Order: sequence, then structure tokens, then C-alpha cells
Amino acid sequence: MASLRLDDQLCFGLYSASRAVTALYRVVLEDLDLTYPQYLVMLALWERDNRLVKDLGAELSLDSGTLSPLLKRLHAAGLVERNRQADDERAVMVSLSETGKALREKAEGIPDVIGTAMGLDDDGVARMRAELDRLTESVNAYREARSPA
Amino acid sequence: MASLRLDDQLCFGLYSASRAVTALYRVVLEDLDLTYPQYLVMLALWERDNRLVKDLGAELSLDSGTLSPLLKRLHAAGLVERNRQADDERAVMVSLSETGKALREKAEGIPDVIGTAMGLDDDGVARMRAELDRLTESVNAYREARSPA
DNA sequence: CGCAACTGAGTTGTGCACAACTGAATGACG
DNA sequence: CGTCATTCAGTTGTGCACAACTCAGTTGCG
Repeated sequence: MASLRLDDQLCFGLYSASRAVTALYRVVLEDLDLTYPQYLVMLALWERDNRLVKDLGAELSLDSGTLSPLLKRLHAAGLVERNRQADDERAVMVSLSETGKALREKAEGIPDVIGTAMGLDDDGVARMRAELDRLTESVNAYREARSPA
Repeated sequence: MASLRLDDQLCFGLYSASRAVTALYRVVLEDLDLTYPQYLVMLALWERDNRLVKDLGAELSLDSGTLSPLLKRLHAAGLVERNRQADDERAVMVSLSETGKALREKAEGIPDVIGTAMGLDDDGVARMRAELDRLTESVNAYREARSPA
């Protein structure tokens, strides 16, 4: 039976874990002068360059209200270029600059550092990821049913 | 072997899950006119009233930079009182108003709604909470070792 | 064609999260 | 007793996250 006690709640555990991981990234990403959300955008671009703002938003579940200023900062840091599409003037293509591509080298070691800090073996990581994905899916489905977009 | 691929990463799963749960709370807490962090403070006070700002901060791992304006908003909403201690003028005691106490009734149903949305049985919740707590602990220990307070 | 509906990016405003700081109150110690 | 370090709450500034909105560009459709 669920109660209103703070320490019963899975949600608080999730919130705490997420903040703890972000705090670790803050330290690790200091070298690269990136915040965690900026690092996520860079990850997406390192994986596949030349993306529309819309597509980055879909992958990270972030809207233009978050991405526009974030991309402006990445541009100011010299890491990405932004160009409107010729065939659709509404759309903006985001591309890595040479500096942005080069930064990938400095990021190579990060996943292992984070992995070590989490103290999970590969199985543990995979299991937890699967559970978290299922949880996200379930929660989003419930919310969308209750509060239709 | 950890890689820089976005969809490999446990951290992104954690970040996504945390945002999904917060988005669900946003809908559920609409009735109470509370944000999720405000709800956490109310939970802490419903559990034990009359707390110093410092103690709330310790329980929720939030500093005064976050709590001071949040408590100001809870006060403006008529839910809490804030009074400086007579024996230590630095400390501020946070107490529930009658309205704040009464709001608890409206919150009684929330844990079950969230539980249903997450689609986990009691065992699943307990297991996940344990894993998340362990993860938080491990990550915080690593970070504190690497970047001493 | 004409125009209404929609789409994509951006802006504005609110509220967290956190670093860095201020300033008053307290405590420790020679 | 004096003074120096510490503690506590609050403020300021930056950067997400998100709702609500604007506005130009595009599409659909009669």
C-alpha cells in the first residue's frame, strides 16, 4: 500500500539518482566546457551529423524552447553551425564544426568513467536500462491517456 | 565496453525516466497547485512538521539557493509559515499552516496513481528503489572522492 | 488560385538546480 | 574579552525544462 512517506517513494529515488548522475557529469564535463544536456546533443551529432532541430528534439524529447537557446550556446562555443534549409526555410540544419568533431576525442573516456562510478557490471547496466525504459514507456503512456496532447 | 552511443547509455535512460515521472506529477499535482519539488517539501512537512530550512535541505539534498525561493512561493500560496528561531536568529523554522495541513487530504490518492502509472508490483518497486539508492550512493561517493567538497 | 490549417524554430515567462557570494548570528579559542 | 572561523538563510546569475505564444513558411483542399 503506497503512502505519503517520502522515503517510501520510488520517484524520489529516481529524482535523487538523476541529480547525482548529473552532478557527476558536471565534474567530468568540466574539461569539455559542456553541460549534460549539451553533451547529449553532441552525442547525438557525433553519432549522426547534420540533423534538423526537430529531429534532435525527437531523439532527446526536448522542444525548441529548450533546444534553441542551447544550440545558440553551442554555436557561440564554436561547436556547431546552424543553417536554414534551402528547400524548407522553416527548418534549421545543425552541423558539427571541425572543433565540434574534434571534441569527440576528449569525450572518448567519459562512458567508462561514468560506468566505473555507477559500480555496475554490464549485466547490471543492461537490466537497469531495460527497467528504466519500461518505466518511462509506462508512465508516458499513462500520462498521455490521462492528459492527451 | 562503453561507447559514446546515446542509446547505450544508462544515464540517458535515467534522465528520461526522471523527466517522464516529473511530467506525470505535473498533471497529477495540477489539482493541488504544486510543482514536484514543492510536493516533496510538503511530503517532508506532512511527515514531520516544524523543520529548519537546513534540515529540509539535508533530507532533500537541496541548498538554500533552491529552497529559499521555493519556500517563499509555498508561503505566498498560504501553505507554510516561516519564523526565525529566538535562540538562533540565523535559523528559520518552517511550519505548515492549517491550509497546508488540510492539503494532505487531497494528496492521499497520489501515491497510488503514480504506482499504477509505473506499472510495477510492490516487489518491482522495492527492487528498483534499492538499485537506485545503491546507484546514487555509488555515484556520489565517486564524485566526492574526485571533486572533494 | 486562394486561403485556412499546420509545421518548425524561436521568444517569453516561470520554476527548479546549483555555484558563488553576502551578511548577520553564533561559536571557538587564545 | 576580543576576534576569527563557521553556520545559516538569502541573493544573484546561469542554464535547463516546459507552457504558451509568435511568426514565417509550407501544405492541403475546395
